[in-house]
Amino acid sequence: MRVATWNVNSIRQRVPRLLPWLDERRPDVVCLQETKLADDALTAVLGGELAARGYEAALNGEPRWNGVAILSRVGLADVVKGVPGAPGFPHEEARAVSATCGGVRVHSVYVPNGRTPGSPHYRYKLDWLAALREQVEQGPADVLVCGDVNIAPADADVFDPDAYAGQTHVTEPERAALTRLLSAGLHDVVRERWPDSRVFTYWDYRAGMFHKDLGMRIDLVLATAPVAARVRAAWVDRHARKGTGPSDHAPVIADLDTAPDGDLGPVVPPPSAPAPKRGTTTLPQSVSAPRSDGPAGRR
DNA sequence: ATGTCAGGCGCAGCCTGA
Repeated sequence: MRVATWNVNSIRQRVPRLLPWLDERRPDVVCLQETKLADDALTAVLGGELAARGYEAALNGEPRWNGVAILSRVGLADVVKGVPGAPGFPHEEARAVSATCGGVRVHSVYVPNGRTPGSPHYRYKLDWLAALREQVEQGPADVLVCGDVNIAPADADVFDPDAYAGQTHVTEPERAALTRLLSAGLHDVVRERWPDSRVFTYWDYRAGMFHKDLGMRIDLVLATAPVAARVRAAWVDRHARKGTGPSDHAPVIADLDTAPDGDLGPVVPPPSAPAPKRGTTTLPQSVSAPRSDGPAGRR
């Protein structure tokens, strides 16, 4: 199962980039942020194109700002808009949607920016993250939290820590709030796979920041342990940030092995359980041989 | 060095947000 997250910075503007990207990368589940469209408008713009590609969509949008979505072609059950108990500013904003896709509870989140440390919006950001943590703690064992967290987890996730000194995204309280979210049992699957690499997901449009690779890593794929154990690849699709009319964020992609209980396909015997040889009567101890047909494996 | 985008309003160019 291929899962991706992408802050598209207006889905209306990004249609010419999003559709070819879906066709090229063929993700099974896509978490989108900053769609900036009400749900009916998004359906009008993109509904047919998504359906033609086999995607169902869970939407939580609003007309001007914010807006999140989950696209899935491995099922989309129990859709919940927002994070229960999360604060608004002052009214609830369209910053989260969750659904069960292919046996995993998937959250697409757009964490508040925070604007300026100490501002009401900054307090809002911290409180919103606390509500998200509580939600994850109550959730099932198999969870993915994907999205734009608007926090660089560590100095290594910023091209130059000094460039952002005193600004949001790098302050200690924000990082502590993210650490508390992770302490709900979430793994940062890209950083765990690339512990020493320069990995960014966002580059400011201005001043050739992308060309100079002066960015930040603020878009994360976070997985609970059973899901993290299935990760076979996790990477940033920098190609999608290049060329004409890109978002200022690149997608993050994670490939998962089939779940051990076979939610998405046939059960494959583990290597430690060799197939019984024809003509023998050897059976696993826990399996009882049928009595009426004689020894198993013989015809 | 405040450099680029996007939405809204409303039809030019300013305001807000990131």
